[in-house]
Amino acid sequence: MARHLITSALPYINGVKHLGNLIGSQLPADLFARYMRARGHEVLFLCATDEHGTPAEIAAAKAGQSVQDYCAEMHEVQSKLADGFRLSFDHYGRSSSPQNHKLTQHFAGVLAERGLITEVEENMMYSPVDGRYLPDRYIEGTCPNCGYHDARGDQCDDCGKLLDPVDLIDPRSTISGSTELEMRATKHLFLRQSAMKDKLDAWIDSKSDWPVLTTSIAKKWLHDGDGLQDRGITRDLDWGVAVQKGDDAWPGMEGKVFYVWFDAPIEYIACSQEWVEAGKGNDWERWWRTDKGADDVTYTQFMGKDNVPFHTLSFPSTILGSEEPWKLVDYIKSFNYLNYDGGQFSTSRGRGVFMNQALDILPADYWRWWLLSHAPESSDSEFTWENFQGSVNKDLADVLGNFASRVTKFCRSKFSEAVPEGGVQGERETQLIADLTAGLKEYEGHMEAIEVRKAAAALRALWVLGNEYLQEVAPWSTFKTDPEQAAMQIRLALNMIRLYAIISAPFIPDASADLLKSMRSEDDTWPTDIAAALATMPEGHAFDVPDVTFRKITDAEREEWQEQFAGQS
RNA sequence: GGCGCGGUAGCUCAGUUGGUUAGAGCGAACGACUCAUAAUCGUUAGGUCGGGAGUUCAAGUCUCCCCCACGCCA
Repeated sequence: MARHLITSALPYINGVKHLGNLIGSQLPADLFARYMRARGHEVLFLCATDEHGTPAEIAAAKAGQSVQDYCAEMHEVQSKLADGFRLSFDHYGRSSSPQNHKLTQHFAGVLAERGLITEVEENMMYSPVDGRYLPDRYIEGTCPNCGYHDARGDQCDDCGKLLDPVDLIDPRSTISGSTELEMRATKHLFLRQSAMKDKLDAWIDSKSDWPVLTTSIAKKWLHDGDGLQDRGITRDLDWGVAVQKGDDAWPGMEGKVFYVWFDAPIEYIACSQEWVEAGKGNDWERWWRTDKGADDVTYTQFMGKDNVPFHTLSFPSTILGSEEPWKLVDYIKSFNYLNYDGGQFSTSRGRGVFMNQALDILPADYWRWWLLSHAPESSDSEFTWENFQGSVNKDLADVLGNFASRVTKFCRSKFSEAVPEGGVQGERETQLIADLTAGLKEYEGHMEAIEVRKAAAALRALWVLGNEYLQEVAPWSTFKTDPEQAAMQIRLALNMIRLYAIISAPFIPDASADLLKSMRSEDDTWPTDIAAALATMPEGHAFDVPDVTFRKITDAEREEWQEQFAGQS
């Protein structure tokens, strides 16, 4: 038995996430966590909402709420949706937790002691009306280059020229619309990532088994141009972790907070403290401190490609730079983007399917199966309703669902609602067991390597073996001449339903649980000996004929949904 | 403009360190079967592996140039 620490990138707090966000980290992380648990390993699977920063403040203001109330409410919303998709986090934390505040301040203090933090004076645009400094993207004005009226502080959308907020003519705050803006000098802290460059470089180079997507992004940031740059880790905001050196004040940094990218990954650790605090566990250090038992932990992170630089460089800078015995990530699984029907998902235009909407129209398993079996691993991939309908109907309804249906209904009509007696296995059954054994081994190999699409394909191939077998031995024919032989065949097939329920659970947990319940089996032990697993339900064991496990998506529904989620252009 | 990931059968994708007739699933066609959610199983369908040049006894698989899509950055 091994110990696996698994984290998913933290979804940002402002609003419901879409299916692309879901398949980009949380869902594959859940697949891996469920598989590892099923194999008997000890797993700690953590995720949290990323709550600090300007976008949260603005979203709260728009909603007419305090940022604290807004975040608390949105955390509840996201947490319920996570439950809806059966994401099996051991704890779903919050980056705004007291634990994270304290730990973030701790790391900042230690990094400062190690000489890895510098203070830099900058000029920034201040808005007295808003009572705050404005980041570039919250300033608009007339482009000095082309005269475009709604140029942003960092770039003009019209002529494409890069701008500095000071250059804008008649700059205004996009928050209040105020034009009374002024430049003020303000001090900020920078993390000296450049000092960590060689260490990080060597570390990345040692990870030859990581996905190319992960290492190529990391190397690009390390070597491009002047190499890895220092990063500002503070902001002039109210909402966030107050800048302190551990428990002590940081002279000159009063009223400032740490920038989100600095505190968000630290929440991975703080989340485990929240997990203990919530009474779900009793020792977080044995997962995170290599001097306190975490040296035998395998730590795997899941994330979308946009998060790779933070996880390969920034967060490791914090960990390595502290020179404290924190557990460093062992494997980073990153994903490309999921597009929606020929374009991108768009929150502002209501384009694409969002997590809440998805659950409104179909159960979680339907989405889990499609998303995981089409995970954007090697390149961006695309959601289309035709493809979704095809996969659900064929894979889930026809291949797996119908298998359970045909076997149980045949048994009920020819024998009874109990595992029938008699008959002896022959060569064909030996072959089936050999095929299932080989197929299961392949499936397990892909799951352990986190090859999500390949694992899905291997699982589906296992389902097909059942249909193949039935078609070939044709118990409906055998029954006419040799009922005992037919009984043996059906007994095997009934046990296969149970087998499928167990091995499919990481992908489709609800349907798996339903099938297991129909088989009236409590034992969901992962099969290591197929022959033995297929004898688990003995002769005479009663079962129930399951309801339709997966229904089909009709053409009418597909067209309706296609229309409904197209968004405004 | 720079960089990154891609461009393989109608569709979605596999293709280890270069090596015999380039694979899978879906869709399509045909056949078998009739237990089942009009489900299943089998067979077939022949894509100059984006284009060009090169290295090699041998390239989808390495090098160079170009084209296309997407993304990131400046």
